[in-house]
Amino acid sequence: MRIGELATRTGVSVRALRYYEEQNLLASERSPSGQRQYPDSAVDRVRLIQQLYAAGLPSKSIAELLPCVVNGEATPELIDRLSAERDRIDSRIGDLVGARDRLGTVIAAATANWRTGEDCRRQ
Amino acid sequence: MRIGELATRTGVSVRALRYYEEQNLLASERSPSGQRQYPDSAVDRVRLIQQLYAAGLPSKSIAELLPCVVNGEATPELIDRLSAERDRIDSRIGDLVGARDRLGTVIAAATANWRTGEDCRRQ
DNA sequence: CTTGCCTCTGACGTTAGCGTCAGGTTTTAG
DNA sequence: CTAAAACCTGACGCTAACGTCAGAGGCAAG
Repeated sequence: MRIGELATRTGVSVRALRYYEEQNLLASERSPSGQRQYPDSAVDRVRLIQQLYAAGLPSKSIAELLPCVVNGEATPELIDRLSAERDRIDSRIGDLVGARDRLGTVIAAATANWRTGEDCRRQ
Repeated sequence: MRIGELATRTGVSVRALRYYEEQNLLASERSPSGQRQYPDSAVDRVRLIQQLYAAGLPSKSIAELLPCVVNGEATPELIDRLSAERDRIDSRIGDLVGARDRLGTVIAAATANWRTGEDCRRQ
């Protein structure tokens, strides 16, 4: 398929797909005229890239880890990198849970105050 | 205290603290000569700001929500905003958990292959 | 008084992940 | 065959949260 179809099928912009290629995250064949050609598997690949981006990994890390994630091509060093990233994600999750709980208690308190008609600034 | 002490006590750079003031996240008194003066409570305030930044909130949202979080100053609209942010954090957590689990399975598989001496690229 | 560290206000630099033209070719629909 | 739609390669723009000078004043110690 060509780049436009891949874009609509993944929900990612054409510009982003070209950017992924620039970052060596996504390869493409070229037609004789120079247009990019992707196999169907590219859809999953793009979704995986998106997932790793969503996890906060920068392009460079994704580029290093993708061969391992996709092909199972793993050296001990790569496994260490993967573990390190997973741990970072874990600690990020911890941060987020903390923030969420904080907001949660604030919301509960504010809602209670509001419902009982108390002065919102008292506390 | 002055800005340098606040910086060392919070682990945040002086530049960042001035930036927070610029974004209306952190107020300061001024000495006659123009130097910033902070109360002890500023330490907690800065930590709270950091926590919200860590949760992925941009300055503008933090500025809107801080009065509510700190003073309990809540209108129904603010409570809605808080809930919306909490929900966004929740969905971010979901993304992160998904990515972490994905890495987890990859790590497990790669480690197994590596221990059994299998060709890492076979799969 | 002066040395040295802290602080001040601009203001430009940086990084990432794209958005958005510009100007030109290619493919497709009628 | 032609016009519209899709694609190409640069290349500049943008936002956020600061980093990093530059140039100048402020403050405690000897």
